[in-house]
Amino acid sequence: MRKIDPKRFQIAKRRTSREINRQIALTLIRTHQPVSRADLARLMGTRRGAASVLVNELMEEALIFEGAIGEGGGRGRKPTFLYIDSRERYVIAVDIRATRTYLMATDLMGKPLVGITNFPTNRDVDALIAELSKRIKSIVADHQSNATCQGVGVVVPGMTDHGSGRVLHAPTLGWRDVDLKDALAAATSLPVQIENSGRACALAQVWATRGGGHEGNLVFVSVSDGVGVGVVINGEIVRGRYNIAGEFGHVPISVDGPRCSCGATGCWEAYVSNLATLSRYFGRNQNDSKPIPAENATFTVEDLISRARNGDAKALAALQSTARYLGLGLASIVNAVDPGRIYIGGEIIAAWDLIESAVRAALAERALTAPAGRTEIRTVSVDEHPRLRGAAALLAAPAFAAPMVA
Amino acid sequence: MRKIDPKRFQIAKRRTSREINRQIALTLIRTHQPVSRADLARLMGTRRGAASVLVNELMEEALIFEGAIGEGGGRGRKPTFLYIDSRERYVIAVDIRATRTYLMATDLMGKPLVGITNFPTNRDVDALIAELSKRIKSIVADHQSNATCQGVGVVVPGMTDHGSGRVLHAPTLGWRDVDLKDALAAATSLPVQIENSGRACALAQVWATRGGGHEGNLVFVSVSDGVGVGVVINGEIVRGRYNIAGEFGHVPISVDGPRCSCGATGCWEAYVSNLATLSRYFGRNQNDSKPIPAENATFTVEDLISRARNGDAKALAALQSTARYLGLGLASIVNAVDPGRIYIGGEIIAAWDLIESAVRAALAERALTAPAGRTEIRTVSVDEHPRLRGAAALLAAPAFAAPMVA
DNA sequence: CTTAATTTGTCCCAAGTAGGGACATATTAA
DNA sequence: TTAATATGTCCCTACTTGGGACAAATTAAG
Repeated sequence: MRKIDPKRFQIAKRRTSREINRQIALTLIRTHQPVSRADLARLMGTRRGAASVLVNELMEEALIFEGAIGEGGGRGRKPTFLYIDSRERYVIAVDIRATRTYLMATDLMGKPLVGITNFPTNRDVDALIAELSKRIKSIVADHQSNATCQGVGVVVPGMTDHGSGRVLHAPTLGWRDVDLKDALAAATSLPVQIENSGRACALAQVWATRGGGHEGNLVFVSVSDGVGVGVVINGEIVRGRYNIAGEFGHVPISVDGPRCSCGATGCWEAYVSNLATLSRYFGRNQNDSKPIPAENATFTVEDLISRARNGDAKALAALQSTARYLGLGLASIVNAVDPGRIYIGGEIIAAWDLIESAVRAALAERALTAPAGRTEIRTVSVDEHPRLRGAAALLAAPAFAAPMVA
Repeated sequence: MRKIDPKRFQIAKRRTSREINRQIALTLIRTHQPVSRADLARLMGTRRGAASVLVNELMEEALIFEGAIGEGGGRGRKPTFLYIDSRERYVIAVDIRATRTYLMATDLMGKPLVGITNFPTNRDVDALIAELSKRIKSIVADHQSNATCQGVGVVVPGMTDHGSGRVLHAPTLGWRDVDLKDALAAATSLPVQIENSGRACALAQVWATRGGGHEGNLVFVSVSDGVGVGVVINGEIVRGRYNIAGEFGHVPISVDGPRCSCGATGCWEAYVSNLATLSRYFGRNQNDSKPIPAENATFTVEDLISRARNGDAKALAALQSTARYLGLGLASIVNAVDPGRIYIGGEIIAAWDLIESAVRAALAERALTAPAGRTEIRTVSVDEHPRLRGAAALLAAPAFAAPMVA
């Protein structure tokens, strides 16, 4: 039961029905390929004739193509299989991080076309855009003969306004109100979409062919230098009025807890970020604002995990402590949003076997009901590159999205 | 950009376009009435002919009716105004609370037909249903000649499964897994809808003719014996996988804080519920589980507020303390969901002038950005009966809802 | 008082959509 | 070789919006 907004509605035009069914057909081909026209008609609950018309339209636009004749189990004419045409269109995914920027090109199915490359992030925006557009143009030039670039999806570790394409605040980059979208679009002559990394990771999961969560509801939690969270409800990313929706990293565990980078105290992030875990290992008071001693400055969570695996009790204790707080925070997410599935990513996931039971115990402890306490948790390892896949989805996904209607 | 769920989609049928435009027209008549066919065509951006067809269909179904000829400012033929027909259909709203149950009948616009009546809540479900259906049948009998009852909306202080119509857990009523919907439907022979009170209050606000929040995003916070929260995103109530979405009352302020009725510690509810405010006034340790002394058992928050107004510094301090925690919890809601508007209801709202600045200060303190810290807050007083209006909306709203499509 | 301008609401036909069935084609089992 | 069955195409019907013509109603201007 959705309310029709009397100020922002879309009436049904002559083409609307077709657009709806066309997008459904495209989505079904994407998720079920290889699939025949007759299969499609069965899946859609319509006649083969109607499905054929949609298929022909999609083929004319080169969004799908006819592949080989399939083997149809029993007797009867064999089906001609349909596939998403991932040859003519591709998108470029960019993941800007504090120290390095990563770059990739994928087809509309999210399959990489060229491997991931990376270069040091220049915090000077103009310089970064220059470097980025140079590399983007090079990719475009290489593919000019075969396919056309649909645009560039950029993921940033910070608050973004997806609509205007501005980076509102990215602490680790030192950016504040930076117009990234228009500048990059001008430099590359390509459509550009900007998004916060947590949300992009969540988007990558909704648009993944398999799974995606319970009826389009899921949350992605990324534990790294900070804690980024992306929330998807009814198949749509939740951005909020002031673009801060999903910032569970700054919902408190204890308001009197350790100071957080955001200025407040006791935020979830201050308990579970990589820095918090490392601080715990070095036995520092969490309220201590002094920098970590130089000799430990290059010590990472990965190092800590390997020490824990090698029997360092203090390292294991630090991880366990983080695990407990991680679970407590997940309980807040479950009680607030109750997604049917939570994805967790970040360096600490490499130690998931060590921390899972503590995380689940803490989640069960504070979740309001027992079933909610058993909410499905899926880990996403670092080498699945969820941020880059999300960046690609920023441009690939709209081709399959439901039309705005009513 | 919404994902099409490849398992649960709705293809566009021949009637789909009409259904979409019909519901838009109905919504526009509801929000803009009185309105002429020509006005409607202008609002919808379509031809007068198309609007006329929709209007005729709606009139045949007696959902709208033609009223008096209007005064059309300039020259030209005068318009015939259209109105939602609130004479032929009505709904019954029921608010079951711990001690008393409230009953009301409204038309489809939410205007009360018969005044609010109430009776003591019998915690024995069968007895309550018997009493309730007796009173419902009496209302139906009184209106048999004029109009037909569309159904009964019931609001319960506890967790509900709106789909199955079961009350999962209502602590104050001592109910657990009670099949209220089917039992009441059988007893009254009317369609019945069940919902949690926080969500129903939120629904009442989305469906209010004026306002409703920023693009269908809002949160309703009800502070009473417990803290109920209803979340609306994209014009739709968020219920979650296990029906606990929106339980911000059990998101912690400090995990080591006072014990909450849910069994956990430091929940927001344990800081801001009426009981918490009263405990503070009586100078009790918040972890104290002993009942409040008998001589104070009938002392309410209203009494506390009047003492505060009469210069009782301790009462004022208790309110101020609650106000601060209220603001801190609102900050969690803003950081998590970022609705453009928050509605607050409950007995403590009678003291809003005393607590507003403390609430806003705490909200601004922890909200992630300054604009988010200034998120619009609207109070809903007890005598607006948001729960009953929400109960009515449970049945009235679907008549205006957007059709499920794509 | 008459006329022109303007607004409203209706009607009709064109364009475009899904619904339904007939049909040729292709393939296998009997 | 034949019957059965599955696929994909085609055509007509039903129903929708798009667009314009038109009568009725009303006011402003002359």
